[in-house]
Amino acid sequence: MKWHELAGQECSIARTLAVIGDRWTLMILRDLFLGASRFEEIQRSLGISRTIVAGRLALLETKGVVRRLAYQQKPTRYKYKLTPKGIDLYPVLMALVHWGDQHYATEVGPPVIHHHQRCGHDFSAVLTCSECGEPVSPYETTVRFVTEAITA
Amino acid sequence: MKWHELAGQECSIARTLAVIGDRWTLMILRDLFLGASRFEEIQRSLGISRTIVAGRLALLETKGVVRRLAYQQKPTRYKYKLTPKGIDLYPVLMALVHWGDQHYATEVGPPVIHHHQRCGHDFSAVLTCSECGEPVSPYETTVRFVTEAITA
DNA sequence: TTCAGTAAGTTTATTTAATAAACTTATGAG
DNA sequence: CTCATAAGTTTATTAAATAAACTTACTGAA
Repeated sequence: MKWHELAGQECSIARTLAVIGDRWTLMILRDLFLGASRFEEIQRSLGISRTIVAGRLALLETKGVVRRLAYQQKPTRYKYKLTPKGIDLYPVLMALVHWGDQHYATEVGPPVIHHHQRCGHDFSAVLTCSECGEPVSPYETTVRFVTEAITA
Repeated sequence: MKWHELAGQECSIARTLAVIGDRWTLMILRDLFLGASRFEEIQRSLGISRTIVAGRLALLETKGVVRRLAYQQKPTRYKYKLTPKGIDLYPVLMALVHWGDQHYATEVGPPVIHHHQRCGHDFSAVLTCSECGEPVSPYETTVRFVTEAITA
């Protein structure tokens, strides 16, 4: 199987990774969530090849994760903004942050503090059940495969 | 910046991606969460090069995400099992599942149903605040950078 | 007692992707 | 005019991914 074939798999993880599952896309998305929007800003922040930045942003645009908007004319220049679909990736990013905080924080603590304005506290991401609201652990869940109709 | 340099960044997303942020590692982890444990099982399931499977499992082992265990002697054969650190990646996987379900489910619904045995319902992953327990959206959070001591 | 099969890899040669560095286009400032 | 900026693209090189064959160590059947 090749990477782009993941999109055709009957698995939501595979379908998601077909869009964001490569080495740099999630780092680009991190920058976008932190407020970056211009090509140069992202490229300088990551210190990666311009080719990669251009390629990944183009893919994210075709997948509807980011939108390319002209922010000036003469010459026309573009910035990138997360779409609602892109903003839906927030839990993915926060789950990654939390795992990094859990396992790679130093004595000084995690490198970035997340503040929940609504409740007024610094927080970390907790995965909970949409039905009962309680935290979920993999030990108390099961999976069931939905066999889709075979389109012969 | 090259991929392996992400580990040295002062960012939990970067540090996490230095371990799991490449094209196939998360698919391998998916299989491990679904109960796969043997090399052949993973390789056949994904249909990718054996070289990649071997390389990724070796990296995950050195990072403490999986443990390699002999399950028989004569000849000695090994299986792979998630460590507690690996199981901590469950929220990451579930966040990926949820995004895929949100944006790529068909009329038949999502391809895999997750069941919460504790409450007895099928569920989806919800990101909540560790402090107030409420769902968190990126619109109601702020970030603060912790500047670490410069080790000259 | 050689042959087929299984499992977990490794090796090799080829194809594909990532990289750095230079180039392009359009413009305003000095 | 020349420099600087921004958003890319092009080109040549380096690194990674791939498929296919090979290796090791055994079991069970012909």
